[in-house]
Amino acid sequence: MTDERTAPRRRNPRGQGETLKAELVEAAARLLATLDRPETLTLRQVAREVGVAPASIYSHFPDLGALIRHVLRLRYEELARLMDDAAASATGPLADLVARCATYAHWGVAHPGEYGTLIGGRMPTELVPLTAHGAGEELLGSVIASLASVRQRTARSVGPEPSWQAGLLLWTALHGLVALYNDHGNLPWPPLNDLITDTLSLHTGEPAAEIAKLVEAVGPSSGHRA
Amino acid sequence: MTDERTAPRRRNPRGQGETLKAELVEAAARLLATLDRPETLTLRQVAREVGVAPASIYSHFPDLGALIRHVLRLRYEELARLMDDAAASATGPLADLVARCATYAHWGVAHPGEYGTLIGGRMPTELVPLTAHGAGEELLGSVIASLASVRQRTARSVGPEPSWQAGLLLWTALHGLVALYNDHGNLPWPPLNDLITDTLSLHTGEPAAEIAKLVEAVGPSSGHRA
DNA sequence: TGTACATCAGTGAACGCGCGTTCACTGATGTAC
DNA sequence: TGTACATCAGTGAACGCGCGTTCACTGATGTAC
Repeated sequence: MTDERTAPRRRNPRGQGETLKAELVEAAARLLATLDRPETLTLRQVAREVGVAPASIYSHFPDLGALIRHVLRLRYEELARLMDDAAASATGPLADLVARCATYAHWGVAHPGEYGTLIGGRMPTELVPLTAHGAGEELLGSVIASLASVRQRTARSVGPEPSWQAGLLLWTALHGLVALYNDHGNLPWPPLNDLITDTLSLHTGEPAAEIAKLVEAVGPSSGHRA
Repeated sequence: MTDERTAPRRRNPRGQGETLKAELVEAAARLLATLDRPETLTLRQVAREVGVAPASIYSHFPDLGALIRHVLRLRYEELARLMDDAAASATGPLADLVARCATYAHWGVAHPGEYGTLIGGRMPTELVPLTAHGAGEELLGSVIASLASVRQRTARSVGPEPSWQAGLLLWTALHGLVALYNDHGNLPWPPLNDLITDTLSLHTGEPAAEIAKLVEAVGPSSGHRA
């Protein structure tokens, strides 16, 4: 993939020092999304991918950790925006919750490397401290609020836990789903949407049939894996 | 910890070549349990921990992967046995299920490094293929059976999913709980037993109060983290 | 009882590799006079 | 229009490190005669 036999790269003209910076971000993002083990990404790999000397990176980032944090921040914001966008067209509290959760799970399964890095705590802490990006807590906030809204509306008592705990449990359920789905591909997984539907039905007390329709509306194409 | 200033180690006497092998397993197990990132364990670290030349390991294992697989197999069997033992003294299907699940979650939280390695897919696949140990599937089998037994007994319809899917969902919920609990220690976590209780209540349809008693009987001491 | 020999358990030095980081440098492009 | 100079964007070689793996070896212990 990186076996470019091209002539040694031409330097950017004077005013355009930012060009390489953008290329570095792009290359690091591509590698983080592509590598089997994104946590092993090295500075020299990024330099090779761009076709530049390893030392060149230091002109734009203090070290590899800064570059990775930059990329992860972008991915995190992308996920948050996708969830908000999906929820924006929801017609009620339940649709809002389903939109957020289904988007979360689909993104996690579509981006296993980034998901494990962002949420799964796979990056070495010295490179990417937990507080570098939201690491899920802000997403969790929106899910908690949305779930509380559903439970309040229906007055259906699924359980007596406070909103915080109920939201946390829903998040952990979704995370476990995505994490095992990504890491244990050898299991005979049912369609992802079925699992999302059942999980949301359990945690809201709403009938699965109703939720299934909303889930399909969010990500209709997701069936069996491979 | 490994700063032993002792004299260079004495070789084992003739018949006892297995002594070093045991020490290697012990040291690797200790390091896997102790390291912040067990997946970065190296052959030379193990050799240093034992106080032996790196090359000595090759007399007992073909490579580091074989040693690690050996240790992980032991940990996996230990967990399976703990779950079976806990279930052995259960007085009914629900107690059986609670015993298995609570033991699983407590073990995962007590052994974050090994849990992430065994179940969380943290080890490089070329060192530890998913099929090397059960990787959770056998544990999953016992949970599926136990859950099916509970749901059949009470004839309470929690949902229409088949046993396989219901068991899988319970497992993913427990895994998400353990994984996030371990990786996101900065969150204000409720007591672990409360989360286990609520999860089991959701997935069985049994009242939380009844389950809470059973959970406390399995692991009474587990309160807030730290 | 003595001695030559085999085996066992592990050593120590060396190899080539990829890594992060440093440092003096280069060479094209713009700017001042 | 010409030329000296500054700056920008990145280079290339080198460093020391820890790693997995190899290979000939060592030195104590047992065994055969």
